Amino acid sequence: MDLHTRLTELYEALRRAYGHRDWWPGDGPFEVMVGAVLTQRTNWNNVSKAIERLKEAGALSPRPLAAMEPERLQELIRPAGYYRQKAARVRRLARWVMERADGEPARLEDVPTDELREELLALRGIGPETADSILLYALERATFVVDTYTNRILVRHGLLEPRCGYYEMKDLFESVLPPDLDLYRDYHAQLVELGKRHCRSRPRCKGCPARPVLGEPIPDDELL
DNA sequence: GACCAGGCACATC
DNA sequence: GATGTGCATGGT
Repeated sequence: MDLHTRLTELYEALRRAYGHRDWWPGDGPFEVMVGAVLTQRTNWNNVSKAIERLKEAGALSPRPLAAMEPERLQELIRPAGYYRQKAARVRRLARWVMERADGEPARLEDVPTDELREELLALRGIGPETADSILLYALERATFVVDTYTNRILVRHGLLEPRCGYYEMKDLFESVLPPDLDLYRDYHAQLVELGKRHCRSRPRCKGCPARPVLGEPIPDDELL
């Protein structure tokens, strides 16, 4: 069976199992951008607490965030963990939005996706997955997001070698699927859902891709 | 109390 | 270029 068919069938099976995922909670593009940083290696439950604190402080917009004292910002986002690093990352992101779009993400509309991606990656603390998440879920660009769950699932299905990099995975999806915003958003969300369920039931499959793990393909019945 | 969560940068070999 | 490590909170 060719790759296109396998990836399409995987998506259809996931979609049947879980339904359409209206996945990224967020009130506007900037909130989604901040969430993308805060959720790095972090459970969304903790992220939502940090976002709530930012909102209560009236700080969840580019201008106040860009100007805020580091210690103050650290305290607000503390529940999301890695709070010293993330405070600096969020502030750099806010400053970028201020400088690049006068604090209004909608003004980035005419900038080519590749250009935005490079600018995001140039910010310290924004790596490939965070940049793609911002592009896909905040800025509505059809660029595929992959993560550790994607790696585990593809490897376990025998679609990729264990030691593949981020772009190898990303290119796999983008070379096979049409660049459709809703499809990319939902497919990534489905993979995360499967990954959560699967890996929680099997604690051994930890640590990909830095510490890749081989395993049995995920049986179809686990999709249902 | 151990293990994990929707990464990333940096050091070292 | 690959591999290891620090970053930190809160849920299971």
